[in-house]
Amino acid sequence: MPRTEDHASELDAPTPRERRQQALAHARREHILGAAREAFVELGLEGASLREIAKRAGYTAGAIYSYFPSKEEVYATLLAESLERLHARVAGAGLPASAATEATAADELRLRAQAFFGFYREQPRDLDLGFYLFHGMQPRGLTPSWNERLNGRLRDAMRPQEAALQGLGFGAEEATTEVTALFAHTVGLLLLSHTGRIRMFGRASEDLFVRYVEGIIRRAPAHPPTRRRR
Amino acid sequence: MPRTEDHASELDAPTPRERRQQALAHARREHILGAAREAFVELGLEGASLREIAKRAGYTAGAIYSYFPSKEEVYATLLAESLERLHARVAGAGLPASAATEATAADELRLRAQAFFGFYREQPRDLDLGFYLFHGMQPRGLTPSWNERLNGRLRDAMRPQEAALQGLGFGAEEATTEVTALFAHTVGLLLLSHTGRIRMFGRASEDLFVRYVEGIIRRAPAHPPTRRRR
Amino acid sequence: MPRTEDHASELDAPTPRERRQQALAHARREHILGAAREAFVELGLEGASLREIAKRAGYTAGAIYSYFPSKEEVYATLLAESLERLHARVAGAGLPASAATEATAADELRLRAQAFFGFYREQPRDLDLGFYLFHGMQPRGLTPSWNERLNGRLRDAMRPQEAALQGLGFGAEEATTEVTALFAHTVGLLLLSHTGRIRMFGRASEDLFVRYVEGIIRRAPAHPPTRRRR
Amino acid sequence: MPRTEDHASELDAPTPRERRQQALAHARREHILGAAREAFVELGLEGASLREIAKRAGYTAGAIYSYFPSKEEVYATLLAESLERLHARVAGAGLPASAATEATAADELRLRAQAFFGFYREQPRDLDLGFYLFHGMQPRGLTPSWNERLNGRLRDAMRPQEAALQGLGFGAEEATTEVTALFAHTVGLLLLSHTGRIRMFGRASEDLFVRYVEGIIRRAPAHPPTRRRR
DNA sequence: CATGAATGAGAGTTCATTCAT
DNA sequence: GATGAATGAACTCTCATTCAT
Repeated sequence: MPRTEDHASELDAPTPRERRQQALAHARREHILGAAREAFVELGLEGASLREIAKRAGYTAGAIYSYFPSKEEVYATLLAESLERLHARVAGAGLPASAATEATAADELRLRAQAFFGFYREQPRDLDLGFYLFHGMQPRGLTPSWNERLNGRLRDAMRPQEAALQGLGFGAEEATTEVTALFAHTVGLLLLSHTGRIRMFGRASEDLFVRYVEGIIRRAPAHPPTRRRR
Repeated sequence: MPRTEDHASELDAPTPRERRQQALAHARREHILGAAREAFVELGLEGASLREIAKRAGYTAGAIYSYFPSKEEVYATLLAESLERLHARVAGAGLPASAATEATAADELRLRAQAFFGFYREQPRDLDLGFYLFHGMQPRGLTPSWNERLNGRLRDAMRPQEAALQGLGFGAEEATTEVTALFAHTVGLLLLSHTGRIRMFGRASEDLFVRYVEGIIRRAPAHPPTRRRR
Repeated sequence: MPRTEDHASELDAPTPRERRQQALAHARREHILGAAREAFVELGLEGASLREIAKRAGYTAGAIYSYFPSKEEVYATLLAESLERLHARVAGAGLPASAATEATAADELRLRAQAFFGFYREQPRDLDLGFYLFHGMQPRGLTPSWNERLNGRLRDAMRPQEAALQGLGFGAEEATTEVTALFAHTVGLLLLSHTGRIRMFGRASEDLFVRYVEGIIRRAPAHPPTRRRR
Repeated sequence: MPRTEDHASELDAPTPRERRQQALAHARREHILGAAREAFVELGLEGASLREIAKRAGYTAGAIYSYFPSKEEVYATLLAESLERLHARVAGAGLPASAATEATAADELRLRAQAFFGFYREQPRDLDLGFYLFHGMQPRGLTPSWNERLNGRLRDAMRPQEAALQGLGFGAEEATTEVTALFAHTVGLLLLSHTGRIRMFGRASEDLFVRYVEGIIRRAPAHPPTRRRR
């Protein structure tokens, strides 16, 4: 009965007051996510306890549960957000829609693949989160629905590359095979680079990445006029 | 400081009694490592507590500390051992030393690379250990000297492939670049496969691996005359 | 201290406005109690958290504190109400006031005692509340004045039976003794029944209860001529 | 391999050393149980946390888990022990096995029933524990096997009374009915007495108990020569 | 009057590690 | 060398309660 007829029901458009509160709540949630990201990156999978996250966010442990139902949800949300950003970056990396020749198909692939690679090269924190998805998440909680959703987001981030491969003349099946290999190569290089193990070999991951992509283009059925981009 | 014959110093040659004791101690250490491996394989990285390891070894938890200074050291030792086995497998995978033609250089690469890839495909727990080295170990204990030693073992396991690449006509620098890329590709595929994410793409890691290796051979300066081995 | 007409003190007669507000406040209190009863019935003593109660009442947890100073008070109020209902049921269970013979005295006892027993048999959650009073409440809050009040309500619910016993010819002292024993027997049977332990013996609590009441009637100084009711 | 042939295997009789250690471990377990009993009685069902128990026993919380696998097990053990003592007391309360007349059957019942009643009158802590069985245990953990075992122990403690009732001429079925009623009456009186509610009526539980038992004897098919025990 | 944010204490449980014996 | 006891810190999560708005 707290609601009288003077006030709008919950189905109505939100009042300014409600909107302000929602915005604040959202900001606090984001703040917590930021702290969680920090904690996670600095302390790793197991070191980032709820208490640690809370402390960094300036909260007590219990307060987190007003924003997330469990620790797993914090991580899942973090990861989903990261993949969203990845996807946005790859999606926004294409050529202008004007002309589409064979040469541009090659550039398409270059741009998209670089966007993916660059995203993680530049933001190693997101790579850590990504590996959490790849590696650590299976045994623990994380409902199958979350898993599916996250997988989907990741797959989406590879679709532009797949399209570019078809633009280069690869058949549908071949393009999928090629994009899978590209994904594996990218992940492998990122891992080597991020953990510093690549130093064992004295090579730079960026160079190897470019080399791999150019190799694909060279192998493409419709090989573009030889002038590789400088 | 009086020195009686009963208490030999560490600098002396070991007495038979000491040697026997050392041998026994070593055997017990191995026994514990076996139990740890077992526990680790069955329960994974997080499930394999010191208590669990001790129980499987027929000891109490405290006893482990007579052989290893910490749990981390148990893992590190396990990992070193794993890399040793990897190295042995790759080293033993070559062709008989009799004839060395161009064709055999290609087979050399195939066999060595497959040995590496197969080792981890067949023993996923060793891959977990490997990722523990690559990824999770940084913040925790594990002294730099351990790190260096483990890195060295891993590098060694790639040398036979590097030699095979030179056998295929790659120059020294090129061979190193190529082996680094091969390593990244292998790791990426193993990761994709081990975590089941490769299912997103509907491809098999083995096929992609073969495809990648054949691609190297095709690109080799001294491309072998004979068609690809069946 | 100046007293303006705008701020009536609590000692004044309530204005119509105040009366309306009090009535509303009382209604809201009742609403909360209803939600608490519901929560308690569905989830039991420990499952019914303040949050749960508040949610069912359409409030947030904090709002409850406008109506009750603590969770204990909610329970105590619930219990007082339960005893009120118990009392009402027993009080309303008598024969019509027209004729009063010996036979009717027996039926009086039967009806009243059954009313008491039936109340708790049918509403096991009220029994839980009762045990909360009897057993668990001592250490916690619940002031002595509450205790006294609740005791009084319970005692009242036994008075009609006591009167019936006197109607059966028991002296005042004897009637009190008998009603105490009846109370104990009833409580014992309810406990056995409610917890399912009576299954150990393979008997039904209702049968035993009837048996006990009939035993009293048979022992009554003025034993009724008519045979036991079927 | 820690065992050499010189030493006895685990299947052999325990060495003095082992026996001493077992005895000490048992003593510590008992010590913890004592602390638990105390905590439980003073703080009630919910107040007696593991930490509280540990503190009273002079331990840290974790140490308890060397002796009991869970908190529920502590309580279950406590309860089992209590019922064991109850059973022992009732079992040992009979007449000497020499002569068995009708009169002795009545005394048998008196002694056994009193033993049961007295056990709980004198040790209210055990009554609390008993109510825990009766009341609080259902919803929570406590495996069915524990439940069964505890129920069995309780049932056993009533069997001597049941036998005495048969000795008084009650048929098997009647004796079970009668013993169930006796159990309920006893429990009801103990509850009234323990919680002090019996004061409401101004009666003493002992008197009421004797009264009830004598009532049974008077109703017995083979009623003994009227001389009730003083 | 009611909300929503936050606290802080506490729950049971696990575990690597230490140490006297 | 090994045991068994114990520590102590950490874990996630729950809840009654407070209070500014």
